[in-house]
Amino acid sequence: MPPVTLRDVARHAGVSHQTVSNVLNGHPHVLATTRDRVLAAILALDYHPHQAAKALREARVTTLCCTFCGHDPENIDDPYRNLVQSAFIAEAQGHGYSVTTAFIGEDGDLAPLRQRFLQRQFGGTVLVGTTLTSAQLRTIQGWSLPTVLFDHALPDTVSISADYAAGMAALVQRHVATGRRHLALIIPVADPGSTSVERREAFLQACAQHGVQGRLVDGDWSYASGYRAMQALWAGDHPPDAVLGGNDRMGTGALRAAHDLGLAVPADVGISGFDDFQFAQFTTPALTTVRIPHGDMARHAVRALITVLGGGTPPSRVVPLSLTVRESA
Amino acid sequence: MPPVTLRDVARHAGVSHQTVSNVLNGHPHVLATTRDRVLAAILALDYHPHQAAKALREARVTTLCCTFCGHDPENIDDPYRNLVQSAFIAEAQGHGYSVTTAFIGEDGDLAPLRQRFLQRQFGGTVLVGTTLTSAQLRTIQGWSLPTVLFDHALPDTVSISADYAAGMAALVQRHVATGRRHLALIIPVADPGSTSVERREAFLQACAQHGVQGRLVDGDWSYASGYRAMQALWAGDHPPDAVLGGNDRMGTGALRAAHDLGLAVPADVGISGFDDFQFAQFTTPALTTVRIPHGDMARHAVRALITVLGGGTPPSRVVPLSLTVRESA
DNA sequence: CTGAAAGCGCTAACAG
DNA sequence: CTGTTAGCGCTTTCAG
Repeated sequence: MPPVTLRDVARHAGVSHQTVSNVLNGHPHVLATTRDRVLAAILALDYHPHQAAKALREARVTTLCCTFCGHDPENIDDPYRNLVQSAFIAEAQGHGYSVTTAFIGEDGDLAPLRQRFLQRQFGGTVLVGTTLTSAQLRTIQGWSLPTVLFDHALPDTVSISADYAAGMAALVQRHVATGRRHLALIIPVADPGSTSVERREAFLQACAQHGVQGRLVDGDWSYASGYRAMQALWAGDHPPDAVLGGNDRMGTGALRAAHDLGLAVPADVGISGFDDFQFAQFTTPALTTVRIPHGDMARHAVRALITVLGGGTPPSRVVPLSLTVRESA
Repeated sequence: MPPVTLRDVARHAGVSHQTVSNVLNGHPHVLATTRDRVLAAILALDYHPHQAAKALREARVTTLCCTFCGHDPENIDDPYRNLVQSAFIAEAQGHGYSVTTAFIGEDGDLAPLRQRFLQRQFGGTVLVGTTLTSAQLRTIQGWSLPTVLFDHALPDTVSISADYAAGMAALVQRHVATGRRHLALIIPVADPGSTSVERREAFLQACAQHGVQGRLVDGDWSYASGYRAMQALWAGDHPPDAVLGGNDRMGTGALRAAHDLGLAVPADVGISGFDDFQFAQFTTPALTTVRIPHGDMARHAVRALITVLGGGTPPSRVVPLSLTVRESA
């Protein structure tokens, strides 16, 4: 049997197909009795409006794109995307939008995203991730694609970010308070992505303020890079007495390297992460870290994007971060 | 400026709009010179076909749904979804399909999924997850929604699964070979989801074959449940000498509990996982586990779904699993 | 307050 | 090989 259309409903209810449309879209001037008859027919026939037809006629698209930027999609081996995306989808559905997901790589091929937008596969996007270059961003803005930035905070954009500087300051404070005097931060050192920059600068500044040594070691957010960074540090002449992973994965890699180096944590060296994913509670020792409320941020981002689509300009937002002290530092 | 349509291209190229359509859809009978002119116009005007219009006319939808079943979406704190979904999206895009993501909870509210399907928001779905009930599945099949099962293997369905029985047998074999005689498997004990059943039964059978004791302890796939299960085991009278986590998270939770219990791993007790996510390499000690090729499975599932959409009946598939021996067992 | 007409952008069917 | 005609399912005019 062919799918039921609006005209079928109209016929069943004994009204014109227009009236059905009016009922569906909550137009004011419909007799209550007529409306009830139409509603009954809709239920009876199990009618569902055809999205594509509606979108075509209304020249508007009710799909939002959640775009993850800059990383090898298969290599984000932590729950970051899970958390961001599930909150994103739940929030979007609550507002009547559906969600599609896209990836843009570090190589920066934006063509597929552009094409999908121009084909009207989605109406706007949240750009998620720490490694979107400003050149890429400018390109995207040139398409007049409604955009909200997630985990970036750049001028002249709508963005949802976290107070990485404050989080990092709290962490440095904690290490200093537990007697550390020589800290090392594992972080992508050449990465211009704004959260890296923010963490690096806040780290160096906090170290300076406390009058302790602070140095940067390269990492690429992976467990393995945290492990390697730790080894490199101890292969050098003046190993630090505290190592800060730029995220929980690198912190965990460093933890494991400390074990292999015969170092006791936190006795010999303090180690911390950044994210507070569940696994940070189950490492040995459990990871001291900074909690990032990814889900809340994602929900904010969706609401902001919907506002942008409606022609508004929502305020950018910076959520506060809190330190979670466990065993490792 | 209004978006450029097919008629604009036609005008620019000096042909009828139909000819443009023919060129776009690769219809055979178009003069090469005409085609080139049309192609040039498309490029010049930066034309992109309107998806919704195309879908409406062709009565076919080029969106696939990736449905995750049965878990609290925000609580899958491992990279399972990352891995499945990124491979899924990459494969789908390679075939010209876009992807939308849905969740269905354990409470079993299928209405939103059904509504989205009836509104033609997607053409078919892969059902991902271990806790879809067969009642839910039958309901979904009743909608004549083209469906492929992922991580299930039920009769009369197209499914992509893994050889969990063989993987579990290899793991038990390994524990027995390292001298263990009393094994415990942490797994949702009452879960009727087929991969749980498969793992449980294969475990019990392998233990029987080797003539060793095998028992089941309840867990819910989370780190915390692995931790609790381990504690419960050692609170009892006859603790085992090997503990098998039903997944890597529960294995990791058990590892941490062993540490807190003052147990040396693997000297006092062997511990293993199941998945082989990256973090299994960085626990202390590193987790012996069974590698599941989630990405490959996801790619198979997409191809199978596209075949189903085309009216075919692809064969179900069971991928082989391999043991990864590390330090913990 | 309800019905008839028009058309969103596209493609299938036919005629030229 | 190319152009014309029709209509997918819906909503926005505008008369009745």
